[in-house]
Amino acid sequence: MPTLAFKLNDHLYIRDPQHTQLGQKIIHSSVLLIDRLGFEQFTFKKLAEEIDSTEASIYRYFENKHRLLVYLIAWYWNWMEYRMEIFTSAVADPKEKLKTCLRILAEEKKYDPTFEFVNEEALHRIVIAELDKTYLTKGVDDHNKEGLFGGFKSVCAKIASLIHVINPNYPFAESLVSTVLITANQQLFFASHLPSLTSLEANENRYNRLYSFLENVVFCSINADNKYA
Amino acid sequence: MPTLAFKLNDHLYIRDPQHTQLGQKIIHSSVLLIDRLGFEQFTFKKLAEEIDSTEASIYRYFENKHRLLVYLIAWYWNWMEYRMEIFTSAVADPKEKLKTCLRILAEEKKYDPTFEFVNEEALHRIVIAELDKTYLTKGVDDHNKEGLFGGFKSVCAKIASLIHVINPNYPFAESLVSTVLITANQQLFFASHLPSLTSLEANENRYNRLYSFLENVVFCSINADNKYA
DNA sequence: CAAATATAATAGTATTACTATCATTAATCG
DNA sequence: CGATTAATGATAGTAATACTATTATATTTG
Repeated sequence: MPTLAFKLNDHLYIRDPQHTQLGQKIIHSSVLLIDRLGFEQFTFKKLAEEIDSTEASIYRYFENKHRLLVYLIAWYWNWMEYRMEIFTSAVADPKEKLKTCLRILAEEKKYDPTFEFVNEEALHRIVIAELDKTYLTKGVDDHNKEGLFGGFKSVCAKIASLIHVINPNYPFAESLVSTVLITANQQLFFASHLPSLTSLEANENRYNRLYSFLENVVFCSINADNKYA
Repeated sequence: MPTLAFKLNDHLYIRDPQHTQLGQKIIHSSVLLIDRLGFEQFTFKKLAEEIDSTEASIYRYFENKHRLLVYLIAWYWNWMEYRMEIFTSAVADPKEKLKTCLRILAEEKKYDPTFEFVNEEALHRIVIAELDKTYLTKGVDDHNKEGLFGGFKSVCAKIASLIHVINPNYPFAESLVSTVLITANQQLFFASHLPSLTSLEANENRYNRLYSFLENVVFCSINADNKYA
């Protein structure tokens, strides 16, 4: 099976890293390095050393390290959407589709051999720890206009549209979905680092518990049979 | 009426800024400056210029700019808790108490003259834009041990305990509360910058809509009468 | 008033986030 | 196949940042 590549927004990179060897090394190693050091401590210099290249060469692929982060996280949401599509395509009932999406969102992330040079496990930890940093900047509005957040917005819109089908009268579909997409990762972070902020435990069962929590929140909220809907 | 001061965790600062003139200037102006520049562009040098002091002097109050941010945000959550206590103390019904807390969380923040040197409006924008940066660091575990996140955790625990009273069988109280505390600010950010991610609009009514959304999510979820609770 | 303490003034350092230049290697194409 | 073009490497340099250190000068306190 050939390695698939996502078509990501042009503005995320200067040269498409998926199509060259150096580009793939940049993606592959930056995921591991950001995971290891955290985004703050991560620098292009350290990355260059890691892949036996130079800062200048990396700058030919990405304008700066923030764009690289945005790129990786956009990749992640594309991957999520791709998985959601695969696993919901055979499902007819929108409620079941929605559950499948939540299941994919909440499940433990494992290496997906479809995408050779990306370690999805490490990438998921990056999303957990750094997602908010992609849009919490003074440049959001410009970045948004460039379409840098397309991946996340697309997942959000797809799931929200399922909710609109299930209950056309529920007035907070977009808010509910963005809340759930973000809290899914946040709760896992809390389970590892700030346990008093979560009802999940830091054990193997946390992915199932997380799913239950998300299902509960979503289906209770959109359920037309209660006075709040 | 005398100016009140919160007793914040010792580790947040080197010298308590609430008790000296320079300290108060640091708090006052850092709120305005971080709001204006964003935390990334904010530096102690710029702050020093603003208040006609020096970098070195500011470093005698705060170990670094990250601690200053954590301090300001801890102050915010202390203030939230203080307001929640004031407005719930006369209320007996835990459901009503919970609603009051959500109302305070969601309401538009205005300058509170009880605290002379803090502009709560600007501080709220800082919380909206920078809250996550306080704990999304490689140092979380150490910072947590030092108690730097006490303010937020305390608000979370208080509200969660209300939920435990209302429905002792609801198994996700802490997760639900941390989700709601964080999403309240996030949804306001989305309304201003990423409108497709929210069901709120960027108009004056957004605080009421936000409240409705939060009330809906919380009360639907903890409602014992549905199959998910 | 003396002693202690807080602040200001100034200087200095390692690191970061780039930009620029030019040589070298690899890919492509007539 | 050789020539052109493009990609990469090597090296250098810069302004800004996030501090630390030192000394002088105010200010407060006992």
